[in-house]
Amino acid sequence: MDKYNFSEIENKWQTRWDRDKRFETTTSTDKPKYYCLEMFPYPSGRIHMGHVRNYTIGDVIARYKMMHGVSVLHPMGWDAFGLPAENAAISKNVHPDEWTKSNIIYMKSQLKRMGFSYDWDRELATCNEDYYKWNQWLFLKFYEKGLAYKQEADVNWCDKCQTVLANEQVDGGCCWRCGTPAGTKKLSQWFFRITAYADRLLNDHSLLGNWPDKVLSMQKNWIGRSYGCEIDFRLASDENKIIKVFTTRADTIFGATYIVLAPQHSIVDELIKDAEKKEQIRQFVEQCKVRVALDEEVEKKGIFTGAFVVNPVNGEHVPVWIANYCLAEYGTGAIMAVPAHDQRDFEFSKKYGLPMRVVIQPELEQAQSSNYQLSTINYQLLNAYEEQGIMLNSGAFDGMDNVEAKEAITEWMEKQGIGRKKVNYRLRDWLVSRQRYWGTPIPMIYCESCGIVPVKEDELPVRLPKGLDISGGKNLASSPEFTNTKCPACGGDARRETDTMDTFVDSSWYFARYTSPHDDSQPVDINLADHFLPVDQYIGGIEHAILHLLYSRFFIKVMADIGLINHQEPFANLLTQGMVIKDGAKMSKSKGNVVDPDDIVNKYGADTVRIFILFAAPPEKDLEWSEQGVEGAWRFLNRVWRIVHQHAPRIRDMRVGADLCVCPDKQLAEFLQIRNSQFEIRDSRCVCPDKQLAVGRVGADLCVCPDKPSTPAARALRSFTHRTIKKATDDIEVFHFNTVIAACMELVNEIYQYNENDSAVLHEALRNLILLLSPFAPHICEELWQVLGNSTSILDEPWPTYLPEALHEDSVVIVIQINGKVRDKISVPTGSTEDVVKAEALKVVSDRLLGQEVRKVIIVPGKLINIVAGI
RNA sequence: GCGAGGAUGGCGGAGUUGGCAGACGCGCCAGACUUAGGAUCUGGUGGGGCAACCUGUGCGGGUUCGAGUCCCGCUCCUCGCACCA
Repeated sequence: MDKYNFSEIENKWQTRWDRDKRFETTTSTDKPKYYCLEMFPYPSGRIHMGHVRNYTIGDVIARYKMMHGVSVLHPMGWDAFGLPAENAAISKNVHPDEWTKSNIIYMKSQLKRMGFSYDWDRELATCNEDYYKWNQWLFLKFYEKGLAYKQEADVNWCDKCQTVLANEQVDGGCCWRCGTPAGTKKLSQWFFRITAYADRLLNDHSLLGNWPDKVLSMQKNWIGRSYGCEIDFRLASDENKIIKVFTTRADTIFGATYIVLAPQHSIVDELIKDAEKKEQIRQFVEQCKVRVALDEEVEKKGIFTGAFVVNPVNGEHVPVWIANYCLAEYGTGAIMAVPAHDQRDFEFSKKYGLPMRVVIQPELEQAQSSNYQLSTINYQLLNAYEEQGIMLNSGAFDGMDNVEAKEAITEWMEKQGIGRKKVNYRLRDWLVSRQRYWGTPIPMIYCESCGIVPVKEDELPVRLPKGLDISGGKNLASSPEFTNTKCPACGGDARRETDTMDTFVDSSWYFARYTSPHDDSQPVDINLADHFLPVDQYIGGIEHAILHLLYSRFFIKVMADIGLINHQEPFANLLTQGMVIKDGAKMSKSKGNVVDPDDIVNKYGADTVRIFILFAAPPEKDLEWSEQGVEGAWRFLNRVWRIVHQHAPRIRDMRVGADLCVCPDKQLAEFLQIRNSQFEIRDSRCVCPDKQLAVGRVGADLCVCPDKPSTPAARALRSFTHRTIKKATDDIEVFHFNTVIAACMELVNEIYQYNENDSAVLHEALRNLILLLSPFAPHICEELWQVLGNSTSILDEPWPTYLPEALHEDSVVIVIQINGKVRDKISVPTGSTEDVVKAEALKVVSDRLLGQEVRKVIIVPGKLINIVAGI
């Protein structure tokens, strides 16, 4: 027997798959389709274990589906724009384009070495102009629809990356890419109006039943829809001046004892222009604008403006404060403070000695258990009372339940014209401008006389100039050749927008482009997109729970609205795989715990790596890297290799399928010495009515069928084989790959234990083992498939099915419990009646029951009997 | 604080509608084969006890003939959001 030479085998089959275009997508519409997609990588230089894990999971799913005869779309490409290319360009003195392309070449070779089943004809790279041209085209459509707009705003700024960041890209106050604390800058920038889709993004969660709850809840949280009320507070000094506040607690308005403005609120300047402590206030406002990127809770600070507003429900004059705990970017940037019923206001009031008024009190029975203490004359609050209760100090609403009062007060205010229902979102518009070179140029032109003018569609793409010097963070703005242009409207001198697009724009629709990657007349061919979308299974890291996955959902909805696509959601099912951990921490260069996939593939081969990664943990959990675990996977494949070779000589000539069991010139009489009466002789062929069952040996004197195992041991192995098929199929369907591999390991162990020679049963066991294992370790399985005497590719074989009748076992072990504790076991013939089981069980444990009364007997058929006994 | 998920041997992890806890693998122990074994094959391996047996799935209660699984109350861990009014 040859040694398991993984490198020879893997090379051989990768070449053959390539040569035979095994993974080319068929677009025939008569077959069901399956779109399996893994998040495409940034071409950083080399793939890492996280990629290997991500893509191995996807490959198993794709290959599994291929074995069901489904038309599988399984593409791969490159998220190729981005800052690292610029940094490399500066430090290594290569152009970002060159650097990126050479990285792609190497990483592609790494992916090929892993044996992944990609349709490389559909490969795309977002930095190619035949891709980013359509980014620009889509940008123009967004602009036409009013979904792309330019606005001056306080935007997040990363000093290190020298560019702005979207809200989603600020992680704990820091830049998502480099971790530098983000500041803010007032800049005029391009935004996508994702807020216009907030409701749809939220409501369509109902279409995402197979997304992890965690991701849905993160998105829900991020969108942050809340139903409330906008209320007008007029200045006491000038009733034409209104400060609007947003509240979800309209029921507490009679308890509003002051209002708070965010330091950035636009009315501040006007409000304090005559204030005594104007300078002091100005200083305070400036202080607040300094962002603190810290985890700690920020101390609440505020200052009185000297102004008063009128509480519209009771006419009270209440003071206007400016405080750091009121956010400018949420709601109206102003709140009404109800210290008795809001913990934040409570803390602030206590600090500054502001009055409180209780307007909701717990019902009596609740009062004792709450932290609300009420005496007859004075009340004392230890904390704000935020629970439900009964209204008081609220005029006509006294005595009402506060939940009803919320509704009633809102309606009343609407009638009075002093307030109205309002829905607010935490979600902000998506800032898409980037002050970087290596990205898609935004196709806009600024003209002195015409203003902002979009580039004409037929002028696309606006090409990135290649030979630009980008040292020192220089970008397109430093290139007069790029910047200077003519106005498409008036033909006069004009200049181009020099910002490029956020790279998340690129990745927001690439999955749609894969369905028609070479179409040069449109971003997507609607027929092909309709056929293949949505992605049936998307696989990637949870770090994109909000960013990429929210943006993509937004994009597909816009594309649907434009009429490019007929789908509302891009990804029907989502699997978020866990991280690859080593020594308790995520693999990273800075921690020095990185394992290079190349090293492991060189040492053990791709199949071993795949098996280890899939076996060590279920896909969604973190995976602890273990060299010993890799050894275990290696040993397992060697075990498979040996057992197949050991039995191959005897079963190699066997074939499944009746017409292969041909009777040559041999006498029929001899052929009829068949163990199995199911075989018939037809046209000198030995035919089994059930093709699945027939296993024949060409020209041999014996034609056998595993359906009639010769001995109990053979029968047991056959049953085990079919139970393994069942278990493996059930588990792979729900992506429990680790237990599928465990089941295959058990089958291997079982075959090793089997020491008789029923060739048909062995053939069936080995054949199915190889089929079941093939999506996981495809190269060795192809090879062993040949060793078993097949000349076809295993990819042409259907996924095996089990025969229910083959699951049958002659006897079954029944556990005997007494009072719920296992005391003995008996083996009874399968299908024994409860009476028989009960009698047998009572006999076996009779000693233990001496002097006890049997009170009850519970029987779980085929499993267990529990005897409840006592004195 | 809010939201989501989790806690099972020395380790990674299995455990269907409640029904033998610890599948499978790693590690460890022993045996066989061998000049040799860090190869391979076989057996053993939660803890305690010579044993019968006792005990055991983060903690405390409960439901049940029976709970890792269901219910109530906690603790701790991970992740996300975090003054969102």
